[in-house]
Amino acid sequence: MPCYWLMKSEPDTFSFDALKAKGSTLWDGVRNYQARNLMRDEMRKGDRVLFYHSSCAEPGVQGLARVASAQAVPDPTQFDPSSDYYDPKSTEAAPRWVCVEVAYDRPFKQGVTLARIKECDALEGMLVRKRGQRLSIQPVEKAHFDRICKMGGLF
DNA sequence: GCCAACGTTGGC
DNA sequence: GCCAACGTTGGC
Repeated sequence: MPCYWLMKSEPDTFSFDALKAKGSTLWDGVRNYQARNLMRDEMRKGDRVLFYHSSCAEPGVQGLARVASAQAVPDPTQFDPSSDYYDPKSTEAAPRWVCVEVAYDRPFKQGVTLARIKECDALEGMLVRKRGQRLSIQPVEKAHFDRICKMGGLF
């Protein structure tokens, strides 16, 4: 039974096209405990992901991805002093931050903008609609996932 | 660039 | 353990 997620990325940093080009990527750099716990405790290989562009001219879901790792692994950037995500309080023996692998799945025929998400009554309750909701990895209900896919021209 | 909302830090 | 101060996110 797959679970459904929305994962935010700033397109200037890592866009959906970048994921397409790369095929898959370690979702590193997450430094929020709630998001970390979701990756560590809840995300499973095969889970479906809405890939969302944030902090850009037109925020919205670009397409689909999947969780590709069986379990979360230590985030290598936490050990790298030259990384923006370096965490001096983390050790290899007791890593504080973990991440999952995320693989490209398929693009939407058309992106589903946040504006449309907010307009759609069937999507009421989606976390991403909530003002001030900063969680970068959000659980999504199956019905909401399916609806977003349909709005994006899939299935 | 503004600023609301939220998470984290640290003094007490 | 409280909470004020601070930093960050992210829509607009």
